[in-house]
Amino acid sequence: MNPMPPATPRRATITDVAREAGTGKTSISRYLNGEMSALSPELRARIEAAIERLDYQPNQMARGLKRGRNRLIGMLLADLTNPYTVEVLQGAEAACHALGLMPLICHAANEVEMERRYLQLLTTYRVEGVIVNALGVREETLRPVGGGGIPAVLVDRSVEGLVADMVGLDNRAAAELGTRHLLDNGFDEIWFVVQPFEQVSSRRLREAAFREVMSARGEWSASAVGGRGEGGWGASGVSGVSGVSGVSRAGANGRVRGHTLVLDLADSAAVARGLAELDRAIDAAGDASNASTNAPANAARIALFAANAPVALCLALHLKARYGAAWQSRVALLSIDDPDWAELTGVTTIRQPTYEIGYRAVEFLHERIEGVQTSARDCLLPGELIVRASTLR
Amino acid sequence: MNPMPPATPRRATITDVAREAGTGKTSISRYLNGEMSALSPELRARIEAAIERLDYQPNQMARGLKRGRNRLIGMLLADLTNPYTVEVLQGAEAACHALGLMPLICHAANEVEMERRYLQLLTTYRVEGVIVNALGVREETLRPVGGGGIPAVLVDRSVEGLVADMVGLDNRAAAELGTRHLLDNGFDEIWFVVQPFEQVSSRRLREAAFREVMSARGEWSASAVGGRGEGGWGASGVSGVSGVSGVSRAGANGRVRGHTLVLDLADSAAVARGLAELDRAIDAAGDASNASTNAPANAARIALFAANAPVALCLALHLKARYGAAWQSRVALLSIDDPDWAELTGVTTIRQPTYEIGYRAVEFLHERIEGVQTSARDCLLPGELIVRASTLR
DNA sequence: CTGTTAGCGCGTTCAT
DNA sequence: ATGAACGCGCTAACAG
Repeated sequence: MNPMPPATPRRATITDVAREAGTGKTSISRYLNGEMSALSPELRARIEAAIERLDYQPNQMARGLKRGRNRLIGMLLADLTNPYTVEVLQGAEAACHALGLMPLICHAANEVEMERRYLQLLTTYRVEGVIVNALGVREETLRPVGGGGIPAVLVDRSVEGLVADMVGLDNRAAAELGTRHLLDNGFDEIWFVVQPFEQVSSRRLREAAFREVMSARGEWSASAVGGRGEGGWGASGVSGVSGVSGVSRAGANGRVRGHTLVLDLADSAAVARGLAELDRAIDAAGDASNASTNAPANAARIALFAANAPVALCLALHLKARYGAAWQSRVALLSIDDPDWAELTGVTTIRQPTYEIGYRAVEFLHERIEGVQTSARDCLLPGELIVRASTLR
Repeated sequence: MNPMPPATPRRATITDVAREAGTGKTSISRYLNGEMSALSPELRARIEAAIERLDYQPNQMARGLKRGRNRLIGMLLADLTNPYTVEVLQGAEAACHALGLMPLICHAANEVEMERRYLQLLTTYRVEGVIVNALGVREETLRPVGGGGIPAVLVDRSVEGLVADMVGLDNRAAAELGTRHLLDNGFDEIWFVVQPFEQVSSRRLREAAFREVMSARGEWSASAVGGRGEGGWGASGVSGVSGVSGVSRAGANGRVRGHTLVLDLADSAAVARGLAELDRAIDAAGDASNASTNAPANAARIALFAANAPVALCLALHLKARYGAAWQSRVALLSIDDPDWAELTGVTTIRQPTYEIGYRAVEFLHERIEGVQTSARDCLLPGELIVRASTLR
């Protein structure tokens, strides 16, 4: 109808409302901030009407500029593709909702450069705090955050040299839980498969716990391949083969063997090498099994322990491609994280309390924003073992 | 060390930089906006040094307040749990990156109230535009958006009474593609399973296309159950059973039958009823098969066509629970959307060009923000059929 | 080339 | 109970 409707009808400002209500800006401001006690009922009514008529909505930006707080918090997420992340997000959103915060979600998509860029951007928008589920970030990248800078709380992983609250899974307990489950169910060869963990504390802790349990019950060794040379064992001084003190109530010869295999999902060639090594182990176990004439009781029983869902998916896809739909009869799979498809395929998992992790993270952050000064806290939540067919035989 | 470090060390402002560099604010502003040609090399150097020394970062809020544009766009997402959404998001983020936009991601978590709240919030933060992957929103909820309000582009679904650009799958073509695939592979009983579609245009289109193809080739009927009475066929005047003109090159008796089953995933009781109906059909088909002494050539062949991934997952989980790991030998499954687990379980899918959808949506929005005035555009992208074992027998 | 001035939309004294 | 004036951090005219 209108020959030339304005591109953007310019939203009403507080001044417009004041004029419309025949009063000053101050009164409008008071009304907006709920200082009703300082307004005559008559004026209040006029203001209400004016706001309604103009469809006025206060400008958060201007408001934040003045007050110094804009109720914005940043959420830096390493990988939204990981169901874990989305679940944590749900908890965090609920908490934000309850606390009157507005989350600015940033998805680094597993790229360190993105991470850096977003962090910088968040800082630029003057978020009041930030929740970080980081990649292998270190010092420089998040200098503006934590300690002296803007309040931060870490999710799932801690970052070297950064003091800040952290909330996540009790990785040690979870990895022990999984390892013991496999051991107790008679698997005598267990492969712990994990992405390069040098940089990521949660992976490191999971691997260490696995290694320790295996070392105590039998023997453990690192896999031959290891990504681009930055696989795992750094300056931690881990010897190739650990003590052989194992007592286990299962296995062809009463001894259990543990291996750690590093799989760099970002490097397909490395993945192929790692999977090939795995295949050899599985084939060997299968041969041993066949040799004893279908006597599973005495066969080598091999299990895979995936450090998280992306790794588990990678493994499952490969195994299915190689051994067909019945791959689970050849090898058991246990994963930390509990994605959709675990129930569908009967894979045993350790479910993280993701929702609570997100919720608590925001609560912590909120406290920091409000000025709580206690030293850095860690909140470790327990995982829940969900036993499915894969590890029961 | 410091007895009382300031809670927030107050970031440097443009004024601080000016003082530090011994010059006026304007020159700093010019420097920030790249108007280098108007600065003496000497001054520029001083500014650079001052900025570095103070670790200065311009305040986007203040900047936006002045300019009237803050480079923020809103992304209203119905369900981040759906892999589709995350994939679209990736494309959108890439486009934002390229266009210098900052996406404010809002997750409605399938709650209409959340959706309303976030839309209001976005408006309050003066986002320059918004990308909407809405629930069953109508008129009032997003009045501020589109048409006269702030620029908007719809993703996946159009909204009643809202004129705006839209980008999404070519639903009609995709549903036809899937239906024909099933028909061509000899399935003579096909169930199209979909969430309540009255409100959601994409679901409506998919169902309609399915129904039309089935009607043309055989017969079609609605399922008996239908959620809370708001299932599907509203005022569209669809008769229970359509024409029986079918010619098909398959089936026990050369005739194909199509059914539409509405599954309201939010209502577990309704889901149970719907699945029960499905079970009866599958059992019936199975009996017919057994009667003819393991002669699959002459058996009733039944297939499920899921309208999207959440529905497919629901179906797969149920079937696995009811028929065990070998459920796929009893019934075929085809789904629009291509989640992780499809490859893992061998389910046939129609993959949407999700990344491109997200990318294009942001491009459209950017054009609108820059003032493009053409009438509402629709961008329909084709789906890709990925044939897997499930529908090949 | 450079600095001065005047707001952007709002909250906050401080008067009245 | 109410309003005028100032400033938040920054940009956009205007002068010099």
